[in-house]
Amino acid sequence: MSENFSVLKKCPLFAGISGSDFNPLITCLSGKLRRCSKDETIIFEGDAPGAVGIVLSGSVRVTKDDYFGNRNIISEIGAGGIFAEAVVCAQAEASPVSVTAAEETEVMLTGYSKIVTSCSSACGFHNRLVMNMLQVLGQKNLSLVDKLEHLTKRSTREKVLSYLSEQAKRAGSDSFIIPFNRQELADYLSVERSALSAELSKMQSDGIIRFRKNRFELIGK
Amino acid sequence: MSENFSVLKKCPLFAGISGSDFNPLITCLSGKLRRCSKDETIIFEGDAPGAVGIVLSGSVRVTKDDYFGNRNIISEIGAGGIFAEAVVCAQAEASPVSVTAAEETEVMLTGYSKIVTSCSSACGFHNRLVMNMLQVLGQKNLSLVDKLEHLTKRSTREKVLSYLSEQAKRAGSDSFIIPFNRQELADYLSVERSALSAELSKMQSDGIIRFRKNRFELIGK
DNA sequence: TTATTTCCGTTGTTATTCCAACTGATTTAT
DNA sequence: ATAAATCAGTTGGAATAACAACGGAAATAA
Repeated sequence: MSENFSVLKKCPLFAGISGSDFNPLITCLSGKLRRCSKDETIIFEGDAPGAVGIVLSGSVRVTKDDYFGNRNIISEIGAGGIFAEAVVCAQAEASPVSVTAAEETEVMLTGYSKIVTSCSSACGFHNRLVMNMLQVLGQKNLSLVDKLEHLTKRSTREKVLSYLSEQAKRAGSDSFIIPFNRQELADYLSVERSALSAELSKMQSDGIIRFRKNRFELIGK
Repeated sequence: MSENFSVLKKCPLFAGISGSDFNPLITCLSGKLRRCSKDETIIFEGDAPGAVGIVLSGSVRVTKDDYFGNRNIISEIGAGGIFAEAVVCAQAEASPVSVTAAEETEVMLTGYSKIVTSCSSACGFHNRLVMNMLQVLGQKNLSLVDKLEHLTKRSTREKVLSYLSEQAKRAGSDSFIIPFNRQELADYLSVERSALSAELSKMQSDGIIRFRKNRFELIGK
């Protein structure tokens, strides 16, 4: 467990909580650990909201499938990220999305009240936790707006450019690695895989991007 | 001002705060009132985050325009709803969206710290406010996921059906009124207005919906 | 290594959307 | 009441995406 502490310290949910205060907090939260193999589902669409999840290692995907097996990837959450917090905070009756491990992954599941309610013990950091939770929720909101922006674009090329631009911005560099293979990127941008491949090729021959596998480069001007 | 109180009492942000506790709370928040005429912009994309907005009367639109004037409507917020809370909570540097009055509208603008920080006075309801804020943020998250679902649909018909189904669910009835005219619905679903009109007509002649102006009816089998 | 599976790019056909332009209807302003 | 402006539906042609199917490359398993 101790090797997970370094991840938790980088988790935005625990930002601003200093080293010596850390152990009692984690003890107080007392989450359950779960180890998942690739493609294992952690939360099924329709499940009653339970705990808030924290990714300790690996990564998870938030997805939604339509009635005919078309998978749509809503977001990708890496180590240190949290999931299911929105459903829990909203006090929804059922989760509108599924969460599955994108690779070998370890998660911690913690009850909402443990995070949000001041406990009777000496652990006095819940207020900070709540503030952090507000920030995380706000940021997720903005991320969803980012994704919305990609999807509102009419053509595949525009969608791809919108996505790649955002990734470049995040990476702080024109060259970056994306966390998706082609099929997954297609599922994320809601386009056909073959059309995506074709468009990527065209964009490369047009000289506006370069790529090899999952490494992409935007060619400025 | 007193006629606004009834709206504020229905505002989810103030849920669970009883009548007698209400006045001191509102006094404590001491928001600025602003009256906006139709199409007046309250927040410009790129603005530094300031206050959290509460719609007292009328309604506002959250929008984002791309570089060539294509407007996209992200959401519609009626009386009692709040806006700009995500940007503020996320502590973002700039708002990624604009907010404009959809009609003659009155809003209250309140500093984030006023809502979230316990004040020195006897006003002890901030904790409840924060919990409510978590819930509102969570629900907005789920709303964005709903909208994402519409946009991931490939055809105009599917997008329309996805949207109308959600509206019917919200209304709790197969017959309901939507808050958009045709152009606005097109901007919301990210399709062509003319294509939208054509598809609506087809869907009606196919016998799966009926509509007149902004009133729609889903015809279940 | 060999076999198997997964992944990715390509192509041609079909289906849909986008776009522009026009008309009639409704609403708003004078 | 009349004029002007906005809104909604329709149509035809141009552009684009979806779909299906294939082949080769790369990764994985045996």
